[in-house]
Amino acid sequence: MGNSDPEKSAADRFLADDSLREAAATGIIGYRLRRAQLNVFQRFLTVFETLQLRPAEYSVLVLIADNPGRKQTEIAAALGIKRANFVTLAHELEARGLIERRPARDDKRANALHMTADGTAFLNHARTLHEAMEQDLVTQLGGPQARDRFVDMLERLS
Amino acid sequence: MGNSDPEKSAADRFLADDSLREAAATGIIGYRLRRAQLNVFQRFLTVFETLQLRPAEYSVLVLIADNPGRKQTEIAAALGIKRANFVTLAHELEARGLIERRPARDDKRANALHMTADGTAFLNHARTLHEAMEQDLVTQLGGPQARDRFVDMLERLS
DNA sequence: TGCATTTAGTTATATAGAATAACATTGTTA
DNA sequence: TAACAATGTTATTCTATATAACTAAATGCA
Repeated sequence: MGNSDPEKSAADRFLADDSLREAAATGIIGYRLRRAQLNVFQRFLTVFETLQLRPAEYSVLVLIADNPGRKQTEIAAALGIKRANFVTLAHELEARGLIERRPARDDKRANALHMTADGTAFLNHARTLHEAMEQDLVTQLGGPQARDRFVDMLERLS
Repeated sequence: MGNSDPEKSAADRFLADDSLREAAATGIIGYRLRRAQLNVFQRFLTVFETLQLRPAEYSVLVLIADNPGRKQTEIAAALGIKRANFVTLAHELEARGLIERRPARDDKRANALHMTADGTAFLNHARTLHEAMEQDLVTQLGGPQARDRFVDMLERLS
C-alpha cells in the first residue's frame, strides 16, 4: 500500500508557473518573511531530527544553560512562551533527564531550572549542530557582514 | 467579572531582565527571524482587523485578482497551501461574496476562480491598507534600498 | 498584624494552521 | 479500453498557541 495521493512539493508547482510566482511575492515583505522563516525552521527540524529536538526546546535549553537557577516563568517569558504551555515543555525536558526543576530557595511556589549533566552534554552536541547550520545560513546570506545587516533589519521589525 | 489572570505582554517581562534578553537572541538567526515574522504578522492582523481578513486570505485574493480564472489547485500551490485546506478558505471567501468558483471550461473537475465586483472593491481597499503597512515597514527597515537588500536576503534563505 | 491582591505553577480546554488519508469524478495515456 | 493521475472534497490528526480557572504562596497596604 503505497502513498496513493502524494502531494507534490510546493516548490515543484511554484516553479511550474512563473507568472503566478511573481504575482504571489511582489511587494509583500510579510509574505517573504514568512516563507524564509518556514524554510529556516524546516531546516532546523531536519538537522535536529536525530536529536528529537524542536526549536522551542533548543532555545529553552540554551536559556537554562546560560541562566541556571531561573524560574520557569522567567525562562518562559524571555522566549515569549505562555506559562501554561511552558509546563508541558519543561516536564518533557525533565522526563528526558535533560533538566531539573528544583524548589526555589526564596519562593516555595517557584521551580528553579537547572541543566543535568546529561542535559549539558546533550546541549553541547546540539549547539555544535546548530552552529554548523548557522554557518550555512551566514554563507547563504553572503557572509558575516551581510548576516549582521540582516539581523539588524530583523530587529528593526521587532 | 474582570480578567482574573491577565497575562503581561511578553515584551514587558522581556525587557525586565536584559541578561536573559541577550542570552535568548545571541547568534540565533532562526530565532530572530521568527520573532520578526510574528511581529509583522501581528501588525497585519491589527491593520486588517476591521476587514476581518487574515494574511492567507489576503494573499489568495491578490493572487486571484492578478490571475483570474486559475484553478483552485494552482492558486493553492502557488501559496504553499494544501488543496485540502484551501477548500475551506475558498468556500469562506465565496460565502462572503468576494470570489466566485465557476466550473472550468476545459476540465469538468476543476473550479476556475474569479473575483466578484464586491470582491474587487474590497480588495482595492485592502490593498490600500496593505500598501500603507508596507510603507511603514520600508521606513523601519531604513528606506527602499534597505528593503531591497532585506528582501534579497530573505530570498537567499528560501 | 490581618486581609486583599498578586504571582508561580498547574490543569483543562479552545482555536488556528497545517498535514495526511481516502474517496468520487474526470482527465490522460499506454 | 484499462491503468493511472489529477481535482475537489471530507474527515481526521497534530502542533502551536491562547484562555480560564484553580492552589498555594508571596506581597502590599490599611
